[in-house]
Order: sequence, then C-alpha cells, then structure tokens
Amino acid sequence: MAHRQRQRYLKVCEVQPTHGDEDSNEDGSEKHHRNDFDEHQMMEDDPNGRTNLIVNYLPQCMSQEELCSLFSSVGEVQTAKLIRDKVAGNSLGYGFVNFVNPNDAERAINTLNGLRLQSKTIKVSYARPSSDQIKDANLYISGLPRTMGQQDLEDLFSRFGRIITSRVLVDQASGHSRGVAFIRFDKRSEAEDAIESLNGQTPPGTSEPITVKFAAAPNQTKNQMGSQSYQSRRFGGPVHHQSQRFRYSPINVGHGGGAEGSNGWCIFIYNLTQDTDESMLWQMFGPFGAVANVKVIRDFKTNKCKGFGFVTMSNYEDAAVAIHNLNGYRMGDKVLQVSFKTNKGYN
DNA sequence: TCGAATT
Repeated sequence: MAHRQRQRYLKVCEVQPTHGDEDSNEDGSEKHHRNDFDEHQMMEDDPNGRTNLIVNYLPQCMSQEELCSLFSSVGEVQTAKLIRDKVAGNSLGYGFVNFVNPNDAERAINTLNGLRLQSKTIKVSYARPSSDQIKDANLYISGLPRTMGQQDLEDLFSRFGRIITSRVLVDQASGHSRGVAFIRFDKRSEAEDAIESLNGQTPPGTSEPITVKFAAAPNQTKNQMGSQSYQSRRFGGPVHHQSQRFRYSPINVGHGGGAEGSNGWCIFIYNLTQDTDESMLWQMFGPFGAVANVKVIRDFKTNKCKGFGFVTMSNYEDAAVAIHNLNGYRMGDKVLQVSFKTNKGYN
C-alpha cells in the first residue's frame, strides 16, 4: 500500500513539469505568474474549500518532485511548484502545493507543518490568493533590544495591519536574540505605514532607535569556501619574528559577538579588490599560522567587496608576522594595507 | 580606509 501510494505520487509528480500549471494563463506571456495557480480560488472566503498551500523553509536541495512526493503522501496533489530564482535557478526555499481535495489540504497542514527536513523546519499554511498587494510586504527590522521577543515585536507592529509572519533571529550558539527580525504584513501598504511610523523610532521602554525597512529580496546562495581559482601560493610563510611594539592596542577578540572559533587577534586589511573572497584571505594568512576567522566586507546590494576585510588569527605572534609580511603587498594594482584592527569610531 | 546581522 505504501507501494501503491508511491506509484500514485510518482505519477503525479512526473506529469508535473518544471513550469507547473502555468498553462492556465492563456496568453502565456505574463511576466510573473509565480504563485498563481490559485487563480481559481473560488472558495476564497470559505476556509473549508481551500486547497492551495504555501510551504516555507524548504531545504535548499529539495526539488519540486520531492516536494510533490512529500505532499502526495497525504492526498492527491493537483500541482506542486517550487519557486526558484528566475536567473540562477536555485530554490528560493518555498513552494506551493495545490491539492485536489480541501480536506487533504487541511490534513497536510496538520501533519506536515513543523516537519523537520534536513536542518529546516518547514511551514505549511494556506496560501493567500496571489495579488500585487501582498508582494513586497516584508520588513527587515534591526537594532531591536535583545529582550524583545516575537510577541513583543508583534505587539509593536500589529497596529499597522495583519501580520502574516514574524520572526526574531537568534544566535545559534547562545540562543539570544540578535536584535534583528522580519515581519511580513498582509499588504505592502501596511508595511509602508510601519516603516513610516517606526523607522528610526525608539520603541517605548527601550533606549535605542530601531531600523525598519523593506527586506532585501532573497539572495542567491553565498559561496562557502571559495574556489581555489585564486593564485596558489604567492605569499611567503613566516619569515622572522618581530618584537611586539605597536602604536595602539591590537584587538583581542574575546568571545561574544563573533562566530564560533573566532577568538584571537583581529587584523584589518584595506585596499582589497572588488572580487576578493574569503578563500583569498584564508590563503593569504593561512601560511602564517592558525586563522580563526576571515571576513570580507561586502556591499549588500552588489555583493562585491567594499575594499576591506578582517582576519582573526589565534596567536599574537603569527598575526604580527603576517602583518609584517603582508602589509604593502601588491595585489593587482592595489597595495594592501595590513594592520591590527583599531576601534575607529569607538575611541 | 576599521564589521553588522536577510527567516
């Protein structure tokens, strides 16, 4: 019977081509029929008649076929569509599943919402009918007090409209709030109102102003450990030791704030080229000793290096030697400036 | 020219 069920969804899933059911669009040349196989949401007002679900927080690697298979275990799926980046083609981590029968849709919510898949916990809920109004209604909020939880957040924002989702980001290790959150409103106009009223404001009972802005569009996947395409070994290893004399105190990163394993001595690198990536920093500094962390500072929009970065080395001596050897290093037509990080702006 | 958070 499991076998029979598998056959059933395999059949469904094979019939479902990459382009889903967009054939329902007669002119076929619309630019954005993303979410719109709920176009016949005739029972929009009747929750008992709804069949179309939105599935969020899917694992990156999950295909449309797998999405379909998963939901076919509940009942007959009419269409399943995984939303992908239009240009890169990678999954955006959500999709739509339209059931034939409303009761199956409801059961899917009850049985699959909250399911753990890979490192994700998927969310299954009814999809709202597609419309322009509901697009771009997602806000990114930063500068929140760490004491503010999801409920406090919603209390602060709910007067602007119907909140579809909200989330306070937490540090994986400590479990503490990162002071950053998302709120998706039902309508873009509601989100605009919230920005208008709350951006730059200091919420009652708190001391710092918050930033409220539209969230950036989901970005493409970032490269983890970069390609080895970079010049292989142009940096000498440790050459000699140097007595420790410095004009200012090097930053010894204790803990808190940074990623795991990033304790050590923080080095500032300036004049990096736009295409610098993390692997270059690893390769540059690796030969001098243990590198705990590297960071290329990028423009959020273009994702290009803004010309500087940081490297944390575990041992002071290694850091000093690396600085001595790499400062003044010529990279392309740039001359790198390498030094211990200062606390510009804070002292 | 000395970090900022994107479910």
